[in-house]
Amino acid sequence: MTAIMRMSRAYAPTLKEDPSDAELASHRLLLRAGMMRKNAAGLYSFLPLGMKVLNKVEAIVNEEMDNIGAQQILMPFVQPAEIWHESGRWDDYGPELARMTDRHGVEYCLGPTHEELITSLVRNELRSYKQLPVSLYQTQVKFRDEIRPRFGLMRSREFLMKDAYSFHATQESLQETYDDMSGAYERICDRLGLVWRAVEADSGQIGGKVTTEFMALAEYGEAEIVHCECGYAADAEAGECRCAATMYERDGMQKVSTPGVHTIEELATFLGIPETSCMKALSGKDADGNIVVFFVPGDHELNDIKANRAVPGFELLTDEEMESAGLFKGSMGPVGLPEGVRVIADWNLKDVAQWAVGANEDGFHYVGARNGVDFKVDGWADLCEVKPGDACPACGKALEGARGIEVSQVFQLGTKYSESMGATFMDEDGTEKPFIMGCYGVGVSRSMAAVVEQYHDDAGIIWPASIAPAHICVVPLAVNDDTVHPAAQKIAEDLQALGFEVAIDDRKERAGVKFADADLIGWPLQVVVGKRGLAEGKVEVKLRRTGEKRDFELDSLASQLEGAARALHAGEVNPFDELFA
RNA sequence: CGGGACGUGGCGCAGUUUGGUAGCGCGCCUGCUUUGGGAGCAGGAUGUCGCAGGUUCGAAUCCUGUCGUCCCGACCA
Repeated sequence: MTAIMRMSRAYAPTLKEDPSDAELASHRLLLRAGMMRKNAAGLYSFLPLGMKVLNKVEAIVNEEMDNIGAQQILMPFVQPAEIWHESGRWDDYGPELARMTDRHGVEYCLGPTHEELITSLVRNELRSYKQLPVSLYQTQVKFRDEIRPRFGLMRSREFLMKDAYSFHATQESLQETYDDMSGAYERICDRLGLVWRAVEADSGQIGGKVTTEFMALAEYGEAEIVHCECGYAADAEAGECRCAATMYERDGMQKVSTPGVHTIEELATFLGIPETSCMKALSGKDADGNIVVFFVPGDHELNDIKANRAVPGFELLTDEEMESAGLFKGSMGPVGLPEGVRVIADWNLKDVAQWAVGANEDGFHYVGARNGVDFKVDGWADLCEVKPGDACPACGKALEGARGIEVSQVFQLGTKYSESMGATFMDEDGTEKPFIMGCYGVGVSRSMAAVVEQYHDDAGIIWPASIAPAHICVVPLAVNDDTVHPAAQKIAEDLQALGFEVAIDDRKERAGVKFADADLIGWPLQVVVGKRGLAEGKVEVKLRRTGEKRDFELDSLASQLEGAARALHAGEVNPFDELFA
C-alpha cells in the first residue's frame, strides 16, 4: 500500500503564474503543477508528482505487454556504431542521431530506437524456428537530437519510450503478434482515458510497409489526420488521396492568353473554373538525375513521401536546374515538354480527359488539353496529400479532418534489419532464413502530455484516476483547529484502507491556496475537511472532472466510496462519477 | 539551417528609445493578526543585468562577437 502523501513534505513546487516559455496546455500545466522542470531545450526532469504519473503510465503499458506474452528486458542506452553501420542507418539517420566517441576513439550513439541493438542481441542465440515467435520489450529513455524540440514533453529530445520487437518465422506469425500488439495499444489508450484513433501511417525511417499509428486527438496535435464515420482513418501524410479532379471540357485543345496569371488560384479565377480543373506541375529528378514532372489536381499538394515512392530519390528541381533542363518555370504543362522528360500524374487525373494546364510559355495556358492526344502520361500514381473533403478510400464519403498526437505506432518491419545484419534462424525445411520482424513503440512521456492536452481546464490538470498521482486529496482547512487535522488524518487513513491512493494537504496554507493547488495538480477527487462542516459531521467532496461539490456525512463517507473503490480496481477511468449521479 | 523575438534576485516583469551605478509584483525569512477560494501589517534577505570584448569620466542601456531560450518554417519511430 502506498503511504499517504503529505503535501507539507512533498517536493511539488507549484507556480502561480505561467512559465514564460511554455505555450501548450500540457507543457504549461505540467510545469505549473510542479510535476516537471526544464533543464535545457527538450530535456526535462520529472519531479515526484510527475514521476508518479509517469510510473503509472509505464505500469499500464508493461501490464498490457505482459498480458500478450511480451517479455521485459533492458538494453543499453549507449549503442556501438558498428551495428548501425551494419544496418546502414549510421549514414541514413542524419544529425538526429547523437554520436559520441569514447576515450579509445571508438564510436557510439545515444539510442534513438533499438532495432539494431535487439537484432544483434538475439541473432546469436535465437537459432531455430522452434524458438519463435519471441516478443521482447523495454521501457527506456531515448535520445533524438530533434531539429526543433518544442511543446514540452510532446517533442522533447530525451523521452521515455516503451519499445517492443518481435521475431517470427512466418508472415502469419508476425501478423498475429502485430494484431495482439495493436489490441494492447488500443487498451493502453483506453486505460489512459484518451480519445484516440488508429490511423494508416507511413513507416518513415524505421522501414517496413504495414504500420498503424495511434493518435490522441488534440487541437494542438502536430499530426494532421483524416477520418471517416465508417471507421477509416489515416495520417494525412500517408493516407490514400481520392479527390474529385474535374474536367474543363473544350472542343479540342485551345491556347488562351492568361496575362498576369502565375498561381493555380489566379488561373482558376481567370478562367472562372474550379481549382480542381487546373493541373499543377512540379518538376524534380530521381536518384540518377533523370527529370520527372508530376501533375496533381490544382487544389492538392504533392506529398513528399508519395513522390519518393513513385520516383525513388525524388527531389524538387532548383530554378537553375529547371532552366538547364529546358523546363519553363511558372506556367509548366505537359504539352511540348523536352524529350526524355518523364511525366507522372496523380491517379485522380486518370479519368479526366481534358486538362487546363500551363503552356510552357509566360502568359499562356492550354485548356481542353487531351490526355493521350495532346500529351502523354508515362505513369499514374497516388501523389497528393489527402485533405478533408476528399473521398474516403473505404466507403467514398467525404473525409473529416482532425489533429492528433502520435502516442504509439506498430510496424511490420519484415526482414530489413535481419537481412542487413545477418540475423537468421534454421527453418523447418532446413534452410537459413532471416527473421521476419515487427517493432512497436509507445511514447510513455508523450502519452502523459497527451492526456493533459485532452484533460485540463483553466484551473489546471484533470487526471484520469488510472494515472493520477493519487486518487484522492484530503484537504484540511483551519489547520490550527485541533479537531480538523486529526479528523482529516482519520479520513485519509480510512480511504487508504479502501484501496485508494491518498494525499493530504497538511500544509499551513490558507484555504484558497490549497483549493487552487488541488485543482492545478488535478487530483480526481478532493475531500475538504473544515471546522464548519465538521461541526455538523459533514465533509465536502469535489469531483475535479466536473467541478461538482456535494456534502457527505463523515460517518458514512468511507462506505459511500466503496463502490468507487471497486470501480477503480475494475479499471474504470472515472470511478468517482457515480458519487454524483 | 532560414525568418522573428527574448535573456534583468527563485518565478513573472518594468527600466534600454534619450548612458549617471537597478526597480515592481509574487515567492522566501522573522514577528503579530487572520484562517472555506491564491490574507493584512511591520521588519528583513537575495542581482557580477546571459557571457566576452569594445566605446565612454561613467554601460542593464550604445557597438561587436558569442552562448542560451522561445515562436514560425524545413525535419521527424
